[in-house]
Amino acid sequence: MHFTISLRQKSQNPSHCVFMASSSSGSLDTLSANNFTFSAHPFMPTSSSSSSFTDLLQQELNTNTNTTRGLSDRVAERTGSGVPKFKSIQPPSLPISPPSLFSPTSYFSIPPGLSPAELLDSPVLLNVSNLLPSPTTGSFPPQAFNWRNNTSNFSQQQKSSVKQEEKNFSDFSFHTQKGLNTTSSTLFQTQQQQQPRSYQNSIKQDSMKSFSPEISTLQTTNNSHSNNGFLSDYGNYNQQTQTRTNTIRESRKSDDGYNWRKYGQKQVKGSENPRSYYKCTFPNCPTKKKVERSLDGQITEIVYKGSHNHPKPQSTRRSSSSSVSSNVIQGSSQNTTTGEVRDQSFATSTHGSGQMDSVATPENSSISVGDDDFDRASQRSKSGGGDDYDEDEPEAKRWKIEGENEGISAPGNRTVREPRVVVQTTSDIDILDDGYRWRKYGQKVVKGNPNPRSYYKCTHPACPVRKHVERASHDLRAVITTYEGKHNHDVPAARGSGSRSLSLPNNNNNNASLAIRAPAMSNHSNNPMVNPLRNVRLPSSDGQAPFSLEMLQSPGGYGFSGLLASPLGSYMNEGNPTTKEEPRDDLFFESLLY
DNA sequence: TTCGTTTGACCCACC
DNA sequence: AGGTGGGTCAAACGA
Repeated sequence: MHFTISLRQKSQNPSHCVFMASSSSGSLDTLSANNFTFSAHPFMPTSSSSSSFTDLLQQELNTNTNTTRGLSDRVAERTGSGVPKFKSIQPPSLPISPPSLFSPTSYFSIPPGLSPAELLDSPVLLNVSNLLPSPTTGSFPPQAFNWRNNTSNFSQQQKSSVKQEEKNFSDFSFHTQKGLNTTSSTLFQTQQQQQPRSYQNSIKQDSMKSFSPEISTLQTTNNSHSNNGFLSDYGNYNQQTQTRTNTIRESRKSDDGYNWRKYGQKQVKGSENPRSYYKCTFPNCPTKKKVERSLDGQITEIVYKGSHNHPKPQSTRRSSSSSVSSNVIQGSSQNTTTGEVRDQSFATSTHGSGQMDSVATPENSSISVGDDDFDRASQRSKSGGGDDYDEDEPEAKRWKIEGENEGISAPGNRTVREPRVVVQTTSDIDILDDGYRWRKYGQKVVKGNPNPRSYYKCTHPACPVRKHVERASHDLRAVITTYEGKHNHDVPAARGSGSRSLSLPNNNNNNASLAIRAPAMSNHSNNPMVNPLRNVRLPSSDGQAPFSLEMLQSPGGYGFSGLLASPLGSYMNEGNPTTKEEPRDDLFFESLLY
């Protein structure tokens, strides 16, 4: 089975976001206008509105021949309200249409009759549930809620003081997050369509069990220049938002609802980004987290450790955050994170971590549950269930291993924090962590790539699986992970609830798989859009199919199409035999489906 | 005065 | 045993 999906921006006009999909055995014809719905994901409760954005578009097309009225106006008329109604739309079903319906060249774009502005005015753009607070700041990016805002607003916002921004977080002013929303929703749907079963199941399952995960890694990495394949013209927007985001001061309260105290900061080797260390301020709470930020302040990675042994502190902010996250399925990371992530559209959120707002908290890096659930889960995990840590293992060691395993971010990665709006998908988080535990055993520079390659072994007894990680020589923002060998054991339980959904990696089989983590967008990027899949690390089921999601964003690549079509040569010709194998898209796609 | 951040020093695991 | 590097401590500082 061959399946490719690509998202690319045809122009700077958000409405021209192109969604391409093809499949030898199936296609997603649902990716039509639905991709522009900014609709809530399926896990989100829907509001009163039963009409889809697609419907609205259609109506718009039917009636918009001569009128210049905005869509929002008409919607307002229909809804009887003069103000935008932020409704969530039930995502479309996931029909699989015949391949013929989907040609690689087909794409959806907003008809001439509709202006982007109208779309942006659409009351159905954003569901508040998608808005997640920053994992580290705990605040909601103001711009994330403003539909109408344009870049000028960003400029103004950039000038606003930090305090003002902090004040704003609770106001829920609806600022525009153009590309972001568009992209995230699109991506979310895409992924959702591709992996409806496993994804939802995983979420469901995970939500039923302890969220003890102790550690979750969030990388809000936005591939800036790789955008090509994705959306390229959101550069301005991103830069603006990034800049603005930088001004947002990290607050003690993270979006995960807990209070954190910074107790250290360090410059780690191999990364230009400083790493900050935080402890939960609750007495005797062992939870910690590491936050890595790019030089410009963007969060590039968040790693949680330990479980909270207490409920979330009460606060008005929290309630906001909770309401948002409780029904959100994040997928990315910030996202993580996020952003982090923010862009991470596919995410199952955690209570907002990621920026990534959708940042994954330790309890549920890949799942979003209500606070109560979350807290209960946390308690459960504390009580022992679900914690897959080896309690005997020195804390420092555990931390290190996990961090290394999950958190590799290329220098210059930029995590777009504002994207909190974007639902962070589990995929990002899950995928970041392949579910196994690794121990670093070496590092060296290999021929063809000036960047050091970190070597890891699976910590499971007698398991021969190894993997190594390195930054792509041609793009430091991209991280290549190569798996070798087959795991002779199952994925450790409860290691980050997310790993089950998408990271089917290695279980059973990889002889070699390759994943590239495309980091955050760079400052120079014109393509700030984040690909929710970018961080996906999906070792093939049989290990013979290395593939890189990075290709989705790599220049010259067109999303999945580019990815799958690409021989990955640039990554494979680095003298590493394992990475020279041809990618197996079928496996890739299967991984998405399951 | 309290609380949080900064930052250099120290600890410790690993090679 | 020494070097390296990540993690933590804690005094100083600031809001």
